[in-house]
Amino acid sequence: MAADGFELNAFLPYRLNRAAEFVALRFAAQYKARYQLTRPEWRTLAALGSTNRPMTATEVGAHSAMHKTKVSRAVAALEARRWLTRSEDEGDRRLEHLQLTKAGAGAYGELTALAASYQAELDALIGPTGMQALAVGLHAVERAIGKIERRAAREM
Amino acid sequence: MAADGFELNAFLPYRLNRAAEFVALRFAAQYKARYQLTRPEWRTLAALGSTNRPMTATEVGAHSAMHKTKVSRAVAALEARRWLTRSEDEGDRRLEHLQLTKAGAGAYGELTALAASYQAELDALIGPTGMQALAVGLHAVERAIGKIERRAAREM
DNA sequence: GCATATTAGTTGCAATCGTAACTATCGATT
DNA sequence: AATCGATAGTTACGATTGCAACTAATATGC
Repeated sequence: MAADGFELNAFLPYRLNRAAEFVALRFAAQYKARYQLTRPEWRTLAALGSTNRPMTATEVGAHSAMHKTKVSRAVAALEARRWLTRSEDEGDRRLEHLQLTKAGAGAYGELTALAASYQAELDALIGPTGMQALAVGLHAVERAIGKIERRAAREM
Repeated sequence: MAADGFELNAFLPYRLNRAAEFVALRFAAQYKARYQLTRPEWRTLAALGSTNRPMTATEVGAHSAMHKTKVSRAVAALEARRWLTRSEDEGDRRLEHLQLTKAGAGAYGELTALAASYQAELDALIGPTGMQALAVGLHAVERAIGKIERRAAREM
């Protein structure tokens, strides 16, 4: 512990990042090997697959906390693979509604099977008590993020 | 929710990553603006500053979950800034013991002040109950990661 | 004690990323 | 309706990244 009493191991960004990185990398290795999907591509596919309605690129970005250029390139790649289609908004032609094709939805289904079994492994390792605490804690973080975002929006 | 019942919002890698990314990016904006530090550099500085003893590059990588090339380049940058020094191990000349200089330790001290105030902001937003749950949950994740690593080590 | 495998750390290179600038469109102001 | 500011999304380009190959040193097997 440093002289001033700061504890890095209790510092939220550092700790969260370490856990997230480790857990995400192990999963990424799986879909990368089987589907040659990059992380932004998986995250975009996941965002679109998880809701049944079409989303815009901006919504995908907000849902997955990805930068808009990342989303833009991931969308282009998924489109080239014919896993999603774009359709212009009638009222506002800046907007593109993104929607998974049948093939895209199929891929999402296969990937969620992988995801579910990975989640089961983690569940078993983390244990029900830890998992419950984590869920509560992450929920609190998500609420906090919401507050920060609303505050930022207000201050503009 | 998808037809097969998979809930992306409950999927740990996705959820953890979103929270970590958001929280880390806001902090990164601060040290980037004031010190022109990159994220790997801050993480390396933090790992070295948080323990008082010297560490090797590999230990830094393990501590912060960073790829070894990231660590290598961060170390070179911090050395150029004269924030750390390397010294060869006597017994094993492959190893380099990294240690913060006075200037490096001073910078770490200033950065932990920033970190502490950011942590206080997060604490206030997340609340004591949420924070407590998160701590327990993250601890469980860290134990799980430890298990996975030991299992992987055994299987080699 | 020599050959082979491992490990620590670095680097070349291709791929990925983020910033900033751009196009296109929309909304608001006058 | 002309202008100005804001927003959705794309792209050029310099910076960052990670993989794979490398160097140098140590450990292991025979």
